Amino acid sequence: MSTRTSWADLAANSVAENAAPGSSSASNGGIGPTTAPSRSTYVPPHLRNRPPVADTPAPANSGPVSSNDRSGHGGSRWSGAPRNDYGRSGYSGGGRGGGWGGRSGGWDRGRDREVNPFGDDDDTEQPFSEQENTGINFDAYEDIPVETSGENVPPAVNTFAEIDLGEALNQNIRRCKYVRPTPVQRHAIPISLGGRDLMACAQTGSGKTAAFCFPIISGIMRGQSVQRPPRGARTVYPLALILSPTRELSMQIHEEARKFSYQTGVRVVVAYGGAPINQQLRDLERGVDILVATPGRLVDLLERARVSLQMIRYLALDEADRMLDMGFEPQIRKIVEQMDMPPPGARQTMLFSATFPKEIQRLASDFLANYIFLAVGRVGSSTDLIVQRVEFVHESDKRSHLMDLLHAQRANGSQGKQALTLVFVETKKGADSLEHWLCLNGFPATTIHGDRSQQEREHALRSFKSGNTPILVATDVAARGLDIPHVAHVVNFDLPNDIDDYVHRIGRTGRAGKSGLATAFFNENNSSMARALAELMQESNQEVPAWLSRYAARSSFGGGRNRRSGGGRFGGRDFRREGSFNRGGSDYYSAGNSSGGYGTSSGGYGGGYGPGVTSAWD
DNA sequence: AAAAAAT
Repeated sequence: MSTRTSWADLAANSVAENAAPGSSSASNGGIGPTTAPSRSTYVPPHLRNRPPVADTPAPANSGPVSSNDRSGHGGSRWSGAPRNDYGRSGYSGGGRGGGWGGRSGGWDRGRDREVNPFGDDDDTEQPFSEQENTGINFDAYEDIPVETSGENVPPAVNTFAEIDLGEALNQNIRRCKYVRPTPVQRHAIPISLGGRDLMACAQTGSGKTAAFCFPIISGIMRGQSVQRPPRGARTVYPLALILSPTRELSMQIHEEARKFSYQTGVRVVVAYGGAPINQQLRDLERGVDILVATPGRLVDLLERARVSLQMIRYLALDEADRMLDMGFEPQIRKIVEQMDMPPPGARQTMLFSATFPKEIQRLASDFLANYIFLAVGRVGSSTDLIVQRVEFVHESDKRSHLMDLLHAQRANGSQGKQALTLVFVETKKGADSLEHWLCLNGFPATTIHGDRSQQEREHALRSFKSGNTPILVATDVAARGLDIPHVAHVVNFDLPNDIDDYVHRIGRTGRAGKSGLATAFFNENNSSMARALAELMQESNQEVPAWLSRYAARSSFGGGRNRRSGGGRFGGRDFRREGSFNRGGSDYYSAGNSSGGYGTSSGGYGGGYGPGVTSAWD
């Protein structure tokens, strides 16, 4: 096959790029070269509340935040004033002085002291203004197409500094080395800060987590001190709920949100299945402002009346289309519509995903009030940085073909450090058996899927991330949202049946401005995918093999249950505007803003996200 | 038909 050499080159390049020393990763908490060993002894005075507060005098620099407390010129506005007198009805009976051991979600149990999630203690970061002057002028680069619809869309911003997120949050943004907001952040954050509901589509790896976390954290910091709910029981009352479809993604969002909320007084707790519930209950008892959860465990907590949603002001669904598809919809409806959550309009709801089929948009609109639809990114832009290859491989040849790829990759690997390769298969059994076979053949592999214990899943992911086991065989449990730095190659050993799943899978590489490679094994069993796949590749300027085009022409429909009629990658357009003209792929963004009068495709970004900007990009 | 998500 003549594909071999070009593939190997791509892999090698991808390896080199991803393994480049000094390429940064914030996801492990390390944010710089040689960070000082973590000390956790310093307790900022304003950090945590003391029980039954009411009239505890606040430290001089951290009085309660009131709406006219914003001086508007940097400095001391927002002192990270904690507003913690809510959601903690179990507080006094709970954590203080208990001294339980074990993991504590970032808080030093018993002493109620926040662990620095950055693993440093140095506060010598530069102010935004200095950083901004040293960077590239992103605005000079190409425009990112943006479509918004809805009434009175707030204008986008260009810098974090011009958004009033609060000093404590700003400092965490600097610690994360986020220099400029990504396109989805530039648009989504002002919309959220404006109190509007939002349905947002943005390409994989473009910074969606921060886009919904920042406004939530900021809003909770600034919010009125909430009346403590009726005391009694051990029910807690979070102010924000973030739901995600997998446990690992919830963990990842929690880790990110903890960084963003460090020293803001805002507490983030995660709850998911497969892990002992008692630890999670104790975490909740110690106070929760933002609850990150998977649906099953949350329903359990709600039925036990350990969590009440009656104080929810913010609801965010990550991978929202997945959360509303057949498997999840009943649970989500129960949580959102049949418990004690305030109705749309009384809460702020934000839905995020890289894909958003219009049937799902229709379902989702039940949860929203007068919402703004936002689609960010050129058609196919998520995959611009990802080189996509499709190879025709018969079922019986898949293993040996994979072996060939891995051998070539190993031969081209840089300095013994093998690139990370993520291999997607269709079934859990298939994952186990492929992992076994790879190991037998001298390729250190591990696997993650829903039949493994949570411990095994987490171990596999850690082992893969660390490079210890540079091959991870996965089912779709790993398809969405997971931010794994240095994944150079995604192999679709089995293609999914849905083009949206393909989009999410390949989005595990090519993140945060890095390039990546995605190889798919196609055979006659995948003919229903041919058309959608060929269209997607064409839209993202990939070379479409002639044989695939022939397959595509032959099979007139298909492309997955979610296939939308005609074009519309990455969420397509606002379904509220369907029925009008504009069909077909290339006019996807031609309609522009339907109302509001703000030019939408104005802000340039482009040129990548700059060094050090990483982590939790979905 | 498959995967995910509570015990």
